[in-house]
Amino acid sequence: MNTIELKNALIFHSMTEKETDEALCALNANEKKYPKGAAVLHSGDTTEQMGLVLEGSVTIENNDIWGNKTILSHVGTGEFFAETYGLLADEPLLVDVVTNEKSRILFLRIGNLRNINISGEPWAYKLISNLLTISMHKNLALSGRSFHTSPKTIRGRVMSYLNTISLRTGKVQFDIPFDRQQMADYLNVERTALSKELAKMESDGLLRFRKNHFELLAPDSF
Amino acid sequence: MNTIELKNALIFHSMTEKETDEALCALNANEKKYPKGAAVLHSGDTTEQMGLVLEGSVTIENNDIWGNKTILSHVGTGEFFAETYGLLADEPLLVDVVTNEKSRILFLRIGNLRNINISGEPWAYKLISNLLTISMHKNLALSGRSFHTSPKTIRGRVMSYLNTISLRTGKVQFDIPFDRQQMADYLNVERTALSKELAKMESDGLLRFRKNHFELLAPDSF
DNA sequence: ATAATTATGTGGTTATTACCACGAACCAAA
DNA sequence: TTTGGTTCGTGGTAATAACCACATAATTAT
Repeated sequence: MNTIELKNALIFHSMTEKETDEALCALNANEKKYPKGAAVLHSGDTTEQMGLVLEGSVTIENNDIWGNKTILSHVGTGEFFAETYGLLADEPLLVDVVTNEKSRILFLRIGNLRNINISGEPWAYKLISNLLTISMHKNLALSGRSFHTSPKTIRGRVMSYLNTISLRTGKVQFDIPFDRQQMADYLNVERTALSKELAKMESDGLLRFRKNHFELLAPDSF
Repeated sequence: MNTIELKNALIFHSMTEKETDEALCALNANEKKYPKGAAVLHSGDTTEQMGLVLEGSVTIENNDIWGNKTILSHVGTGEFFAETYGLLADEPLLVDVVTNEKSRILFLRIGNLRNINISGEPWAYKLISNLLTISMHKNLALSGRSFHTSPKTIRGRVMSYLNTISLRTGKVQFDIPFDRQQMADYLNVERTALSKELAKMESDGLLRFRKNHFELLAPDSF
């Protein structure tokens, strides 16, 4: 088994090679090869395994009853997917996982982390701890976006988003990691509408900006 | 220390009283009392502690630079908050936590779960495992909502949401756990607009419904 | 059963945004 | 500096949803 690429995977962070091997063994690691366009996981199914892309890439997509397809994300080499469904093994998948190209996937039964008999192992604690960190970061990212997209107006979303960045950096002047299109996508609005609203906000004295650099202007408070 | 109420807390699920006590000790459990309206945590700060409401309740809110206040959630007796910030101790809080009434909060240094020296303890594994389950459930809920609110039209949101329920239940006919107002809030749309759109969808032959009971009508496909 | 209350639906209006077309600014490569 | 490509901003229009007022239905209390 090829464990060389695995060293870099986030789930195995700070684990020795020996620990990683023990983990792979205890989680019944098994590798599968798929041709391009193959279905790796079907929506509606349940699984105790998560997938780690050793080679190639997969797409996470949603296909609804009326025939609409939505691409949710793209998982590249070294990244993983379905860790949530694997651990909460009774939750049915709401997505399909399909290969974009010829791919090799390593499946890990992370459901096994529930077994008490492995709970004393150092690798088990490290692994579950890594998973927790990953999950919580994801959580933070998701709640953030949810918060920024809940205002119904573009202005509200922009204010919510920029205020958060300001809090994180501790400054009123900062660069954001998005260009206009990405910022619009993140806030779930249309790009040109966002440009217009930003211009308005500037003329209303709420902020100043140039490209991805922003300065928030607090209201005169005295 | 009053550990009786703690038995029911999700974080201590399936832990013996002895284990719970060990955990409380290792996590430097400390109780604080607050009057009504007191600030428990400030946005911008970092913390290694999570909070467990032993008595009373707190509000999680956001206050932005322009003076807008948004209530994010309400945490009642027996529930907890800031577990994400406590564990990812370098992430600054994006929210304020304020008591709604006279309250007693138990603080737990879950950042301590990072220390290797406790990693062999059975209680530590159980606790971190509980946290992981909680975090992943939250994750699933958040990604679901994010997905359902990403379409720009009400119809798109409704279809996304109902299709998911159909997947979860494995049926095309089901009850949803929301009334109209709650459904509208969840999909981040206005209630009456939702009612109108549902009526249109019914007349377009996409579905049938009465109150919170829905039946999805798949397009004739042959 | 009746009244009171709450939940849901409909019409009409207004505000907001998506969408399209286009031009200007910016950037990189030749 | 010219060219080609990308990003960004603006005007105009159509689509959509928010908002308000009110009617009807369903539920609960008396």
